[in-house]
Amino acid sequence: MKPVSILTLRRLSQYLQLILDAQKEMQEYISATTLANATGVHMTQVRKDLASTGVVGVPKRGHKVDELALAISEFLNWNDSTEAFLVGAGNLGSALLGYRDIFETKGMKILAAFDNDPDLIGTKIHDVPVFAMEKFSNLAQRLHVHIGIVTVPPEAAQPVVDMMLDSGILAIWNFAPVQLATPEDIIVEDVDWYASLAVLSQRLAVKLMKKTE
Amino acid sequence: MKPVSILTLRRLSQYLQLILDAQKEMQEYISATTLANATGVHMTQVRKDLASTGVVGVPKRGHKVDELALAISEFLNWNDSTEAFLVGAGNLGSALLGYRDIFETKGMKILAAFDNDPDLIGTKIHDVPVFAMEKFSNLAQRLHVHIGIVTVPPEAAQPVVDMMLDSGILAIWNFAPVQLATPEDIIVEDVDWYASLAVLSQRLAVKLMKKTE
DNA sequence: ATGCTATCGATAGAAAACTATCGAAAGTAA
DNA sequence: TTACTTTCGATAGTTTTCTATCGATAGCAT
Repeated sequence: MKPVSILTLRRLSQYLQLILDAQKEMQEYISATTLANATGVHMTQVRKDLASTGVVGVPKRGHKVDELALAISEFLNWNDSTEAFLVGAGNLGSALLGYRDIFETKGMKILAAFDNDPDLIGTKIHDVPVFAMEKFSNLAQRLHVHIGIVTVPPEAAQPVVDMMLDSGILAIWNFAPVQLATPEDIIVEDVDWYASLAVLSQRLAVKLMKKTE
Repeated sequence: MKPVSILTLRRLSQYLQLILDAQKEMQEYISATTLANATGVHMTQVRKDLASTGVVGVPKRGHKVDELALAISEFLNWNDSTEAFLVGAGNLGSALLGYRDIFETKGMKILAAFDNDPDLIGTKIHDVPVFAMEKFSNLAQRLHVHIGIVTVPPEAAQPVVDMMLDSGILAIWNFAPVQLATPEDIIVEDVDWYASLAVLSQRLAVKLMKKTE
């Protein structure tokens, strides 16, 4: 199994979303062409992406919806459950905890949240208990938690991450807008709103410029 | 000025973050090498990215921090203010509104939020007034708002976007996990958490697999 | 001065990502 | 049956993105 590019992984997630929709509508087959039209990705690209999961389709029909959904889920490891802890139970952290059920269908189970606000500690947010930061290390090691979700303010992020790594965390899902310093073998996935905004603003600026020309 | 890739735009935003940090620490110069080491991007790549903004550096020193910050900001159009409306004032919407000050430094001014929850209408969230959905169209047209931020549940997203486009919105910042159908000339920037999670899970799975081998 | 180092910017080369084309298979229609 | 269409999967080719190399320049140390 050869390693697959980040872009392919992102697209697979996109396809899966559409495939699950098709599944809800009781469709039996779905073709690469359909996925291509819906996403704007070239159809040969869709075929290559799907091929990397090992699925095979049938000519003239496409892929069996159920099989395809399963194959992509398996490939993304969304059928095994991986435990996660979230640090930073503010606005953004709470918003994320609101998605806990969906995350669970995607293989990530958020077991607990951590914060240092005394008003939050001991409460539950969207059914997830909030603990004091000091409890993180002990609990993470005992429960073999592998994923740390970072939703703290930027200045707090690096210390939190250092603490996470000391506690055996292997992968970081980082929502704080900072460049984290981590060892090479640690997986860091950034959700960078500013980068996203950068693309939006620049594209919009170019578009408006063309208009006035 | 030739068009620049999405990846370059995202990286520029990343560099800018580091450059602003350097600015706070009163550094006068910053080199492509420094940015490369901090971000993990190859240094020649950093040079190319910076070159697309038109900046020139000086050998042995690098780039003037102030000039570079300005050049990137200009390039991303973060010095002109663009007005935005946000639809969906739930958890995620509120979290986003909490960032309004920072977004404003990045050229996006969130003027108002919209929702159809009667309990929210008329209130302010992080100083941003919340209006009824029906008011969107009229206000957007009167105030020449160009950006629509979508933080509604997935099933509500498409109708909201259709309404936005009817109201003259040109660019959509979409936080809902659905594939939006829009005309070609509309700019859509998706913040796709599931895609991000897909990358994280798959990478982690591969890593753990290698370990047990 | 002279040599050394860090950096820049340009060019060329390598790698990755994407697109086009083609034969084969499965269904559909005449 | 035979022709036609849709789709698949594979291969080849193109484009884009990334990386390596090189000469030139500014500062620093001797």
